[in-house]
Amino acid sequence: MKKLDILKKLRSSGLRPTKQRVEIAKFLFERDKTFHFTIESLDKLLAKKTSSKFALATIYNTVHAFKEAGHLSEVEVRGNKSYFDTNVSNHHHFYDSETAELIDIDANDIVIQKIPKAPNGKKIKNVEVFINLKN
Amino acid sequence: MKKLDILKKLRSSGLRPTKQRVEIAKFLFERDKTFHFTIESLDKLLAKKTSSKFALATIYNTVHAFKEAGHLSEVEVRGNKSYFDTNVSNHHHFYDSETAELIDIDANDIVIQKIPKAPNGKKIKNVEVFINLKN
DNA sequence: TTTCACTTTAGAACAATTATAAACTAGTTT
DNA sequence: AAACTAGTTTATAATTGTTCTAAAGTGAAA
Ligand SMILES: [Mn+2]
Ligand SMILES: [Mn+2]
Ligand SMILES: [Zn+2]
Ligand SMILES: [Zn+2]
Repeated sequence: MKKLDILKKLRSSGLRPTKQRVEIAKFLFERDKTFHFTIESLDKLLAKKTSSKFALATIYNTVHAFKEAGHLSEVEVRGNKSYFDTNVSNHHHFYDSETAELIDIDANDIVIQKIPKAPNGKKIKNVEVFINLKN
Repeated sequence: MKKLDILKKLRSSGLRPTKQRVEIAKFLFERDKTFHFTIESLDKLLAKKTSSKFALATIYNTVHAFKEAGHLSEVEVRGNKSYFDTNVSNHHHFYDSETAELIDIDANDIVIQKIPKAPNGKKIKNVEVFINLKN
C-alpha cells in the first residue's frame, strides 16, 4: 500500500491524515502479509522502527480509530491484552501459545460440515475458529 | 454433585477442603448445567446466594486453583475480563454479545470437514469454535 | 492569515488481576 | 488434647492494560 493510498484511506474514513496517523498507517498497512499486534508490541516496534515519538494514548486512539473505520479488526486471544489484525476479512487463526503469535487461516481453508442452529430468536453473526498449537 | 464428592474432588487434587473452597465448590459444581462466569459475577452471586463472606483475593485464588486442578476451564471472550467454565470437556460456544453470555455447544454438534495442517513443526492441540450471535 | 474543530500529549483515573505479609486453620505430631 | 506447621485467607498494596482529561498543538477551510 502506497503513501497516497494511505492518505486516501484515512480521508475516506473521516480521519485527518495527521503526522502520527500517517506514520502508524504506513507501518501497519505497507505490508504484504497480515500483521497481528498488541498495543504494547506496536508501541515498541514504532519506537524501534520509526524516528517519530508517539504518546501511548495516541497509539490507543489511532488503533481504535482504524478499527472503527474498519481498517483493523480485533482478535480474541487468551490473556487480558487486546490483539489487533490488519486482516479485516473473515478468517480464522492458529495460535501458538509458545510465542503468543497468531497465524492467519483463510476462510476457505476451513469447512464446517455441521453446525447447530442459533438459540431462541438469535441468528449467527459469524463463526470464528481458533486452533491452538503445541510443539 | 454431592458434598462428599466435593470433598473428594478437592482432596484428590491436593486442595485442602477449607470452608471457603467447599462453599465455592458447592456453588460451582452442584449444578446440572454448565455454568459460565467471571470473577466479578461469581463474587456478586456468592454474596447474594451464600451467607459467608469471601475476600475477593480468595475468589481469585480458588478459581485459579480449581482451574489448575482441571475442575474449571477458561474461555476466551471478547473483552478484558476472564470467563470461566464448569464444563472442562472439549466443547464450543455460542456467544451472545447482547447479554455477554456463553452457551455451550457439544463437541459433536460441530463437524469440521476441512482443516489446514499445522505450520512448521507444530501440532494441533485443540480446535475451538466460537459462534457470535446477533438478534 | 485567521480560525476552529479535531488531534496529540502527559498524566490521572480506572478496571482487572496479582502480590504481599500478617492472621488464621486443617491436619499432623506429640 | 495441646502444640506445631504448612497451607490458606484476608485486607490492602502493587501492577498491568486501558480509558479519560484537559491543555497545547495542528490540519485544512475560509
Ligand atoms: Mn483476550
Ligand atoms: Mn478476553
Ligand atoms: Zn488474522
Ligand atoms: Zn462452556
